[in-house]
Amino acid sequence: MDFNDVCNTGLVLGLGLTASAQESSSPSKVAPRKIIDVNKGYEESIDLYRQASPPHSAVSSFSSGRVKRERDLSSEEVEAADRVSSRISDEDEDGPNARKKLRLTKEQSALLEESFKQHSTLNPKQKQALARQLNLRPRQVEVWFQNRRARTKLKQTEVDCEFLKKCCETLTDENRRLQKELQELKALKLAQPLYMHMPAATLTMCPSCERIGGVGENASKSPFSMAPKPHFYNPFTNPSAAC
DNA sequence: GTACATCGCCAAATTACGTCA
DNA sequence: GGTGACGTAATTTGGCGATGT
Repeated sequence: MDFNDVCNTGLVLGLGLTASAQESSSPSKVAPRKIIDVNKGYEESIDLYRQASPPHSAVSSFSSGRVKRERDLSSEEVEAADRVSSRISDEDEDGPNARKKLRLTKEQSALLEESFKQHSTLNPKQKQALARQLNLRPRQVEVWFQNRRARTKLKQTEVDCEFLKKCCETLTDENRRLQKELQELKALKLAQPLYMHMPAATLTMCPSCERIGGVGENASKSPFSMAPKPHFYNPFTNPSAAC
């Protein structure tokens, strides 16, 4: 792995979401908006919830000054109603604020995974269809996709992290090697005072054997002799000219 | 044209439940 | 049977773009 490999890793922060980010701006956002109430059909549950449970969402309505929360108030009620209806269907005897966690069946997980492979984000129609197919609430499908995207991104981040660690180790080794080589060259320079008075340009180093070449009557014998004329290494025409 | 309100969707962070060793 | 770790469903929060007025 060379420096270019390190620099051209193609790594992007949030790499794992690149595709989904593109997708998320495609079908449901670019297309003219037709707002679909995904909780339609749960009005009965809402009524049920309103009867069965004390008003619990007043706190969240005061928890933030944002107007948006007022809208969420109703969706909270809807989802709380979902919970109530789930509990009823599950014959749960817990209190109204209990949070029951659903475990998806293998078939449901498999189908969701399959769908996720095709597109990591869903438009409302796809969500509805998938929810019907899986016998889940659209909100559950939506949540599953959100969590799935998060897991994918986390996994990709871990992979990226490992890769960068390896790059770091490689560069550290390379740096160590070059430092050592520099020390050796410095020591060589001290041991051969003759070179101290030579212009650096007259010294050459063989790129393959990493020996210093040079000129002189013993040039053909000694690796430390001087080159007869400036010697430019061309890996294509002369892979080991100094040797 | 633009300022504003509203909506729906999303990511990120967090909570909490179910399972397993 | 109690417990901690782990996976993951569900919730909360805040940002953003689209849309309507």
